[in-house]
Amino acid sequence: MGHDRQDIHTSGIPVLCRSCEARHRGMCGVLDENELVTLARHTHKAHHAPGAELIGESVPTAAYANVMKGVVKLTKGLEDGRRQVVGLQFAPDFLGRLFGAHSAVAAEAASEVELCVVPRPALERMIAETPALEHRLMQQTLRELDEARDWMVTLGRKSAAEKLASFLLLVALHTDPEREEGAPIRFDLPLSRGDIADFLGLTIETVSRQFTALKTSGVIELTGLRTVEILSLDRLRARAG
Amino acid sequence: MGHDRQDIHTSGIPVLCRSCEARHRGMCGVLDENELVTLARHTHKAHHAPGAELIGESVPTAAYANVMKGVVKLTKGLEDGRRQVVGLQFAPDFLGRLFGAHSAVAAEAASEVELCVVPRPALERMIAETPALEHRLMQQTLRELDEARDWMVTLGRKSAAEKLASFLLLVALHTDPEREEGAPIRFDLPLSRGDIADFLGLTIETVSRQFTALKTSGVIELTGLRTVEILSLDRLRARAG
DNA sequence: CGTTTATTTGACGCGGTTCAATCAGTGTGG
DNA sequence: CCACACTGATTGAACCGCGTCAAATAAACG
Repeated sequence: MGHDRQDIHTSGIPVLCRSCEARHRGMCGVLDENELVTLARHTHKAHHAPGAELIGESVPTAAYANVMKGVVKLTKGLEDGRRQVVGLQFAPDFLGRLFGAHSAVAAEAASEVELCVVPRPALERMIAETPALEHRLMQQTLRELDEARDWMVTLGRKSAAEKLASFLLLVALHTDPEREEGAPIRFDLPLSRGDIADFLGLTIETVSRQFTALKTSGVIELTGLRTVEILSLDRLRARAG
Repeated sequence: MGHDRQDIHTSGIPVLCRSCEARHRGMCGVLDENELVTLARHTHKAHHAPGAELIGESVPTAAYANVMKGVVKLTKGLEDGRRQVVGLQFAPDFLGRLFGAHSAVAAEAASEVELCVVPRPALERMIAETPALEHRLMQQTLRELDEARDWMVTLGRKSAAEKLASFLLLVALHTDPEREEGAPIRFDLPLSRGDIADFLGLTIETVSRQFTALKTSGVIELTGLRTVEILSLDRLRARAG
């Protein structure tokens, strides 16, 4: 794990935080310089390869984290091996079940991931002392709840074709939030076919068939198994239900 | 709407709050006597019949509420009429999208419902002044997020039989949280077959068939269309996946 | 290269939807 | 009090979307 911390004695924004998205759009955005320095004394950067398990299902929460880079998938499993991906965390999303003894979900690196890890006591102390921080985390939690409920509609009421279209739109939005008008939309899928199936409540085979269906009808292009280009955003939206 | 408010000038717990579950297990549990009196000055009790729309989908949030009695269903709809129930709120759950301009879901009374309604500015003012209140609401929000993710597993990965068993367990737990060992479990369903179908991502017909399957195999008894008795909790659990 | 793993494609069957008819419960008016 | 309509639930039969099983292909890796 990255012990590349610098000495932080004087004021100024901590080195680790300089290029971190969480400082702008994430929870650290509500912290002033002093608070940032205080918190950064306890944090460290951690890098994980795809597939690495970050948090186990129903394991005591020892630390929280912010996603700095990459995508983390949150999953829940049934005893017999069936799995459901219940959320995707992009930078600068928060990781960990606040105030809970145990995590209700497992967290796994979907791509190469960089985390800013905060030990549980350090963050909870700062939350208790900084109402603005709890407020910010509340807003992020509410947004996650909205997203979860959106996805429940997809899982419960959409066809396989609509599910895949919805997924591609979701990833496209998170990957390239601000793109110039008319520019082609290209991105790498952060998930394997199997993970996508577990996210959509489908099988690998059905996901694959829907990919070829979208390809055949000229809505998307696949250059490499993981690289997608959206040829017609409108037609993709029309297929998302 | 119930204007049965008493004059509250001296200390003491407001009349409206005396028998309210929210004061014990809900958000009002963190308020002291003075705060309770202050908040109660702005609240009123509201009664709604089954089917009444409490909050429209993507309608500006004018007020929040606590469920005092009954069950409220949260739904999201697709343009073509498909609907998904994305949550059930029991007493003393909170109602309304905090800090959001619009509600992302519609809220509808599933049974006879009593609400304690708080105008938006009044509650947001008190939240800003009372960190403990925001903390409590945060915990309730986190629990709702856990429940939403649990249900995503049900929607995405379970069979129709498992879905209905999961639903019956969910309602049984919320209806009769503390029952004596070995007592028969009886309760009224707060939802019609159609609503259950929208909650489970199924059709009415499939829900009906699964009911008769559970009845035929002696796991449950149906006395009246809405009254359920669970004959074997263990066998029901085994069927919930 | 050969081996392994991920993805695609094909053939077939089943679970759940669809369409349609029947049944039960609830009013309503004669 | 009974016929009638109306709404919600159940039951039946046919269909089809997606899962299952199996094989082929393609990419990744030593």
